[in-house]
Amino acid sequence: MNSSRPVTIKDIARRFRCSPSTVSRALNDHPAINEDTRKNIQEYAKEVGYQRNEVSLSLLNKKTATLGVVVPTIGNYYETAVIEGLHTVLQPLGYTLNICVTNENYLLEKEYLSKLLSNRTEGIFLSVSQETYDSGYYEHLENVIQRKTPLIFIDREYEDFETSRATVDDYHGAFAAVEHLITIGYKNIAHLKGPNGLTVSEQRFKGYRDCLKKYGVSIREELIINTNFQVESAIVPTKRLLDLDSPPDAIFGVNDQVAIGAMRVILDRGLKIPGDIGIVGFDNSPISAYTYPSLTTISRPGRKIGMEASRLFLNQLNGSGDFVHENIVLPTELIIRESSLRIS
Amino acid sequence: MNSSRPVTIKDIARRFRCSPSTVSRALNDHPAINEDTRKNIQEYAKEVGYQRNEVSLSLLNKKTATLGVVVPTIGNYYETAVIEGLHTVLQPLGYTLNICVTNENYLLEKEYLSKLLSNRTEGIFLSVSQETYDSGYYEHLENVIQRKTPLIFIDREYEDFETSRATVDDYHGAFAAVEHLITIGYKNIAHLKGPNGLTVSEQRFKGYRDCLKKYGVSIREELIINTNFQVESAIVPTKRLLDLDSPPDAIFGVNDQVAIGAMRVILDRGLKIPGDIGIVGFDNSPISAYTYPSLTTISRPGRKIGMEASRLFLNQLNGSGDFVHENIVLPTELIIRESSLRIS
DNA sequence: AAAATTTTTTCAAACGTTTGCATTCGTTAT
DNA sequence: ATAACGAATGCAAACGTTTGAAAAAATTTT
Repeated sequence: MNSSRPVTIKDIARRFRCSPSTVSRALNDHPAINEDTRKNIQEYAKEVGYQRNEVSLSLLNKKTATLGVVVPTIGNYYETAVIEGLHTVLQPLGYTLNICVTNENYLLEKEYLSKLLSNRTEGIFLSVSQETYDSGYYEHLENVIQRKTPLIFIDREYEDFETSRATVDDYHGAFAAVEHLITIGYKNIAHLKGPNGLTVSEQRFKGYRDCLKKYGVSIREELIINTNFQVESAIVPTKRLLDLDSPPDAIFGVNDQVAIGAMRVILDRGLKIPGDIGIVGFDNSPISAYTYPSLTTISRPGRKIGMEASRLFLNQLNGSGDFVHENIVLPTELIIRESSLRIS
Repeated sequence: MNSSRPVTIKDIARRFRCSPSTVSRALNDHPAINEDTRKNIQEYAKEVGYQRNEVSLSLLNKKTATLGVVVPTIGNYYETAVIEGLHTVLQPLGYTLNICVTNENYLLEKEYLSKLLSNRTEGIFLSVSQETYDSGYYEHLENVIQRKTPLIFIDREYEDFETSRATVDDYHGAFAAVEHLITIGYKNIAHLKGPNGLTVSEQRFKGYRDCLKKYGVSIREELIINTNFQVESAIVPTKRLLDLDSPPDAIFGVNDQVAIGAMRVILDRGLKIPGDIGIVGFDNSPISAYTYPSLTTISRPGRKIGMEASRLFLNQLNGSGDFVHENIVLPTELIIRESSLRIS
């Protein structure tokens, strides 16, 4: 029933009592084909809904025009912005993006990479999963390198690979966030940190730490608590912060979600934002401008990252032997809104 | 440089002075292969990083184990939840999901569908784009049907196709939202509607309208204003609502984003939520529980939709001639939170 | 009408893999 | 020594398409 085989060039050839070559050339407007023949064949092809089998072409040309995008999640604004950026550049060039979501899972990531290679994907954009990062296994990446499939790291990266990378300057973004809080006059700045080990988390943490150092503020370990980027994961940590003998007067959240979660807990305690506690997030997600109070945050150019990553890929693809890998780091921007605007 | 051809079975065969058949069988643990031969070949294959060319296999078997997921956007919580649901069921079965984002664009949708067919995708999950819906063109879908590629509609649908569908019961969800507001005691309920023409928008609007009717509340056209689902798109409409001579005392937003935008505008005017104005959203996105005030909303089971859609696909795939298309409609649930909890 | 030329079509190989059937090789039984 | 057998391997075709070179057909020139 559902096994109505798609029409092939051979079918059409049989119908016109000619060779497949003729049909192929007719369909591709080859000049050496008789005008009538061409027209007849094209009409018939359209009529029966002929559609070129790209699989066979891929085999023949060793080109699949497919790129892999392997990301831990697509739930957040940032990732979808990156994908949009990739799409903007690569879709017009005829590439299909194969989006693979690893759910931070090492085995799934490994499987996806293997599959992408088997499917002769022409390039891979990778933001490694949390588990991969934790475990430190990276044989599955060796495989990609060995096959010389262009591999572009996005945000999360291994230090020890010779590849191109496109990352946001998380360090200076975080630094600017904390510096802003200090400038306003906040003294005890807590950090709701991302999961340990991830570049993103650690860079932002470093920015936080170094900024405090620069301003001669001693670091209080109890003001640094982990979250997992999700809004829920900020609830308990924030409560713990507020319950301290000497609670913080400002919180720097590793992203907007976490910052929003923290705000909610703070407001529930009857505290004022930014009066009692100042808040800064990270991402400049669309919602951050419309929370109550609106959220001061660090803008993270996801779309641009996607476009830069595309550029890196294209460079590598067209690159000669003396091609060198690039490491793009895009700047962030401090977006000041209500959640930190205490009159100092 | 980057043209180091992947190792093929033929290469291995040359190396061992045997035929490709032998190598193929050795790699696939065929019983008729000598134990030593098998071991040697397998070891060598691993050493040189041999990876089976799935493209050639696809051609041979006419199976690609690839499914297309064509959606207007992946920016919202709901869509990613759907994708997660699809993934949950289909990934373990060996399917690769090819996620295509149309950005509500007809031409892009058409191109993607054509490409998916050309690539011999074995099934397509489709949520049609706004433009497609508006224009009413659907030849690109005829093509899919003609080729008997299983096509499952998600949420947005054409009425006139013989296909399976998985949708959320938007109508009754909206109805319940408005009924809740009425029960609480709100009298003038506005609706920030989605874009005209989309099933999702229209169903929710109908639910809103019919609920008002049922309770004998006359519909005031000026209380119904369009948005585009984005948070920003709620700002101006909400201001317009508040500026009315007889402003509403409750707003039903077509989704959480819009509701959140509305809340922001209302709070900026110094009005109280839910005291002066009650708000209900739609989606139960993670953030909705943590806004201030937290948002009463309608939960929309995205993950479940994805899983149901997968089931529909599998049914159709394994179905016999007497297979009939299913039309799954999943129920919603009213999640009552602060934004509507006025003491009546 | 034959030769030269141009136009149009066909042939065959290639891409990488699998698989039914045939073949080869060594071993055992007669 | 030869037949019979089993184990291991090779052959060839197939999937659908493109493409250089060869062939055939149609047209023009002599």
